This record gives sequence, C-alpha cells and structure tokens, in this order.
Amino acid sequence: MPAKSVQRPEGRARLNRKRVLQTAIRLADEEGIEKLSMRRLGVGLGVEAMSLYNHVSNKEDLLNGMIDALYSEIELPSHDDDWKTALRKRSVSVRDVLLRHPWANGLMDSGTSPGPGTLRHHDRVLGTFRNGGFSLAMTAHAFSALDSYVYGYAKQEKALPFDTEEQAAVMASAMLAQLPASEYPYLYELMGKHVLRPGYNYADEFSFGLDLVLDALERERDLEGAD
Amino acid sequence: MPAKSVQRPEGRARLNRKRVLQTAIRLADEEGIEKLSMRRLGVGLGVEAMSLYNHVSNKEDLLNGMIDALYSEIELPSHDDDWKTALRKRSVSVRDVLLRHPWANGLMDSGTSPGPGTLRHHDRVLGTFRNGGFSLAMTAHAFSALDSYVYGYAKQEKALPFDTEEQAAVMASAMLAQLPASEYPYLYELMGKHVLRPGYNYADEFSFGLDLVLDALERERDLEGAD
DNA sequence: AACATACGCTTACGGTGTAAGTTTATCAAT
DNA sequence: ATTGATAAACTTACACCGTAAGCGTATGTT
Repeated sequence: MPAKSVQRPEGRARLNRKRVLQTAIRLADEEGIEKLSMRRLGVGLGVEAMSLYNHVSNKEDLLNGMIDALYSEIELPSHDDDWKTALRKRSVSVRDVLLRHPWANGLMDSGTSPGPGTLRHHDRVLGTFRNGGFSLAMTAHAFSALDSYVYGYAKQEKALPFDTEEQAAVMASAMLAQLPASEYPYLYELMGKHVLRPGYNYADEFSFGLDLVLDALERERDLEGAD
Repeated sequence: MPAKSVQRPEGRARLNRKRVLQTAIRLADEEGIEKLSMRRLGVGLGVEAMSLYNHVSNKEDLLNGMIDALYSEIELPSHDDDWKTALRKRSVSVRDVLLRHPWANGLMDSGTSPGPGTLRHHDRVLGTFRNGGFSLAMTAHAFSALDSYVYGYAKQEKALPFDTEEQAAVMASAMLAQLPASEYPYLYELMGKHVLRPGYNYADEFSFGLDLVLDALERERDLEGAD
C-alpha cells in the first residue's frame, strides 16, 4: 500500500501557494473581492486561516500573487502575427481577462514590484513593438499609450452603472426622467438619442479606441527615422 | 450676545456633510485610504464614529461622496479655448487631481450612480466635443477613448514601483542586476538603455499619449461627414 | 414654555488581519 | 526502522473594523 496516499485518507491534498492563489481567484470571482477574507479562503480550502500564512506572507502578498497569476491568463502577443494584429489580440485578451475577473483592475495600482508572470507579459509586448520597427524611445511611448488605453477602458467599462443593453436603456430612461435637461443638456442628448437607440452597447467602444491608438502609433513609427 | 456662538464655546462647529467629506479627503491624502476608518475620521473631526452616520449613510456613501467632491476639483473644459485645447487642459487637470489624491482612482470603478459633480463634469466634456464639430456618435466614441486613456494613464503611473527619476534609476539597476537578461531581453534593453538615461521621467509619457489620442480624434472627426 | 426633531453619544456584535505559541505531519540521514 | 530536523497546520488572542440599537441632549418651531 502506497504510504503517501494513506497518510491523508480524507482531507484534501497538501496546501501549496498555487492552490491558495487559484482558490482565492475563484472565490473573488464568485463572491466578490470584498468577501475574500483569510478565514473564508481557509474554509474554501478546508483549512484554518492561519495555515495560509505558510504559503503567503500576508494578505497583500496574496492579492499580488493573484494579480500575477492573472497575467498568465492573458494571451501573449504571437510571434506569427504582424505587430498590430498581435497587440490587438493581446489587448482584447487583457480586456477579456478583466471582464472575467472584475476585481483585478482595482488591485493593479498597488505600486508593488511585479511578479514573473507580469514581467514576462510586459517583455513580450515590448518585444513586439521593437520587432515591429519601433525605436526604443518610441516603444516606451507606445507601450505606455496602449496599456493606458486598454486598462483605462476596462476601468471605465466597470464603472458604468449598467452592463447589458437592457440595463443601459433602463438607466438612460431613469436619468432622462430625473435629471434636469437644462442642467445637463449634452448628457441628456447622449442618453436620449444615442444610448436609447436599439443596439447600443458600450462594449463596442473598445474596438474604436483600440484601433484609434494602434493606427496612431503606426503613424508615429513611420514619422520617425529608423532606430 | 449672539446666541449661536455662545452655544458651542469650545467644541468645533456643528458637523455637516461637507466638513465630513473634506476631512475624509484630507485624511486619505495624508495617511492613505486604507487608514481611513470611521473611527479615525471621527477623531479627525473631534467626534465619535457613530455621529458621522448622521451625515453619511454608510462608508460606501462616504467614499462616493469623496469621489464626487474630487470631480469638482477638476478644471472644466473652457468655453473660450478650441475643443482640443480645452480638453487637453481638462485632461491635464484630471491627472493632476489623481496625482494629488492617489487613492481616488481605485474608488472610481465602483459602478455606483454618479453624483452631481461627476455629471456636471461629463456634461461639459460631451458639450466640448459636440461644439467642436463631432457628431453625436463620434462624441460617444471620443469620450470613451479619451477618458479611457487619461484614467488609464493615471493608473499605470501609480502602479509603477518608482516615482522620481532617482527611484527609477535605483529600480532599473536592481532589475538589471536581478533579472536574467536571457528571459526578459526587452525589459533589459528598456531598463538599461532608456530608463537609466539621465533625464528619464515616466511622467513625460502622458503628453505623448494625450496628443496621440486628441490628434487621432480630430482625424476621425474630419473623416466623417457632418452630423 | 413646550414640544418635535436633529444630532451626538454609548454600548455591543460579528467580522477582519495577523502575532505568538503549540502540535502534528513529512522528509533525510542513520 | 528510528531518530531528529523541518515544514506546515492548528489554537488562542489582540487590536481594529463597520454599523445596529437605543439614549440623552441641543436646536429650532410653535
């Protein structure tokens, strides 16, 4: 009889950092990040809260680890596509991940030093610009501009008080009914003539801005001399 | 003898929502948002924690109120400037406010319905696009793209593990020393040949991206027919 | 002067992150 | 297989959190 399996006949496998992080991510997705406490995470893993501290140095470390794990979920820019296609796909993937894990965006401005998944991701994005003919200085510009847009969009999308087209319509109607048109004429116009149009979906704005930025970056690259 | 002044010879003036919000903003600036508790805010106002609930319905309401108050700190787009200048100044002002109150960015994705300061601000931005010759649909695109960039940039800036040029140099040197160059070649290049250059300052990237977006939006406006 | 209301206070409860110390499980070397 | 070392899970405890409930007093109105 194998000794290793007999030792833990009932309880789950031994804890490790990966299981802790993955369960934490799942709990944050299912119940919201504000409900994720060390005690609840312990319950989710069949373990006491303090046991987690053997694999995570404190809650901040836990949250940073969750973020770094998410970076590995993002599709890296492909070597096979041209730079614009590769970065477009990557940017869509970033947004998808942030939609799947809406709590993540707010944790990414902690100013702590990045983990290996984060570094790998950034390295590949930088490389895609460089191999796409961007000078080093222009790569720095482009990296900042593109990611500012992508993460900023995800943030705006989450901040909206509606998700679906129906909710948007309800919200817009409520605002039209309650807000004084004289005070907010342009919001009034936007709600009445744009948001309430059938087929309106804020999510469509992502592509517009993404192409706007990518095309503008291409022009900047071409205006520069070679590296 | 004026009755009103004699009633409170020692204690501070009576509490009101505005004083609560302003003190909360000051405390968040000085000690960090994570240190802002109802009890500490009470101390800062010379009052017990529970007294705050007469002016704020709960902590979430407090935080939303703080955000809305900050929107009034942002310089509204001027009617006198052309649209691009007006929105450029406004965008710079947004970034300034978010630098002054670094905790605010993370609170703005709560998905709650916006306060009057927020609505006023958005209305004026929309109006600037409309009066600048943007169609309604293009205004919606432009609003989303511009604010995604501006708020996203502020977020990226805060997420960086360094603030000043010196800190950036220290950080870059540390990364060069610790990271395997073979694994992160492009990060390596960026740190060694760009960040470590004298005069490097990430803050300079803001203007590049801002002009990139504004110029690209102008193009899009011109490509469209009239509204 | 009397009342109604608004507001500040006290107390209490269930929750949080985590420091400190103890017990148990695992693995390496004999 | 036994021992000893190490890693990891547990128990207890503490200071702090948001806020519900209820009380007393100050304020403003009649």
